[in-house]
Amino acid sequence: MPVLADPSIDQHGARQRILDSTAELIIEHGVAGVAQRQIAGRVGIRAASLYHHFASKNEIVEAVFRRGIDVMEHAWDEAAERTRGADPRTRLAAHIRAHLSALFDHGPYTAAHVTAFRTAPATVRDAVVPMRDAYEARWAAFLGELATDGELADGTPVGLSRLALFGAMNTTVEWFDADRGNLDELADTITHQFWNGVAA
Amino acid sequence: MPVLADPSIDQHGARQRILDSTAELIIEHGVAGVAQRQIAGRVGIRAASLYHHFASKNEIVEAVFRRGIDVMEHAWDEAAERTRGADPRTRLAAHIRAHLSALFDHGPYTAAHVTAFRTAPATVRDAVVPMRDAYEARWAAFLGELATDGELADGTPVGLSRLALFGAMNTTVEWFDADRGNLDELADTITHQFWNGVAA
DNA sequence: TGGCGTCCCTAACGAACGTTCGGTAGGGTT
DNA sequence: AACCCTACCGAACGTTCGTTAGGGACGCCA
Repeated sequence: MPVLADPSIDQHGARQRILDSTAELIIEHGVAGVAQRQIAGRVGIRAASLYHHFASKNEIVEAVFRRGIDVMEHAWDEAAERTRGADPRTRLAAHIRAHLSALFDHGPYTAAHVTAFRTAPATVRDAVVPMRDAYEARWAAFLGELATDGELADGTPVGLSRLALFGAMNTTVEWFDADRGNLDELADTITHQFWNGVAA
Repeated sequence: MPVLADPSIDQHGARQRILDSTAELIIEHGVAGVAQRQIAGRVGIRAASLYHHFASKNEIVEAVFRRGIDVMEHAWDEAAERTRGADPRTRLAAHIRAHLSALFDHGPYTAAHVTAFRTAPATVRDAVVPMRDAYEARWAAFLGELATDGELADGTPVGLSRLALFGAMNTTVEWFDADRGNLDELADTITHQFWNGVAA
């Protein structure tokens, strides 16, 4: 059972760098707009060498999308644990902030997922959909719980409200600049708008 | 000055059908994922024949995006005229409904725009950005007016709120089925959520 | 020392891409 | 009758695409 320092790091390093570059390029150009020679160029290898790490382009793309969900779920779990037993509004705020963290703080994977998943090849989508549904189910369960606890206004269409919230959060990747803006402020604004609305 | 029945209709008909097919395909696969042979196939002509109507693929794509904005602006104008002098909440509801109408009732152009514009070639984006900004400016002016009239809660970040609303509206194209769902209900839900929030 | 696995290379494949070319069928004008 | 314009075609161009084949350098283990 050999313990190697550099090789094993590089091994994962190459895979990682391939996925990183692919995710960044997907955000910019969409899945179909990314060529493997582009990916390889960013990583610093030749296109053919990608096949040492992945069996096909679709496999790379699928790995990016899966990672995007992984990141979201980890962010969710961390927020859930941190706010266990807290009041509903605090828990909601934590989960919104966690989702935005997944989009901006933990690599380009989640952002690539939410912007490009819909236009990916059907085979890729079908393979990832179950994972994706599992994450959405967490939100659905959480908001459903709030509803049955009487925390939401009567007659609130929980499913539609969740999707509207998702829309508000996910499209931030199109305009929010994490380097210049304040992510906490953004999360507070979205949370407040979802919870209280904008009316005087 | 000859007045021809079929030829002139067909002339515009071909252009129209090219744009229609392109917009539909862009929604599904993104700009880079659409081949001209695919477009031509839907229209019922050969790829080379597209060049009789447009000078390049990018020109077709640009025309689709411009049309998407046209549709939004017409919907805006119609809503503005219809609710002139009405109370703020009624006007807001009308404009939200109008934007959703642009997405679902008036062809695939606006939906293609909001889903694929970001990943389009830079040359196409740059040519369309001014038009796009003009539409957003209408919303910004409207919401700014509401704010100065004291209709919005103090301290409401109007710019961020507008973008969050855009996100909620535009991502409906990813999950809302206009054939099965009720667009009026959807508009009411989004309006209510934006205005009042979901809290009890 | 010799063999093996990892990691990447050059070279090339067929397919698909956007685009160009020359041509043709048919209606309209002169 | 001669001509032109519109709308489209088949064939081909050069380029880029995803992918495959085969090989070389390097470190590890027997």
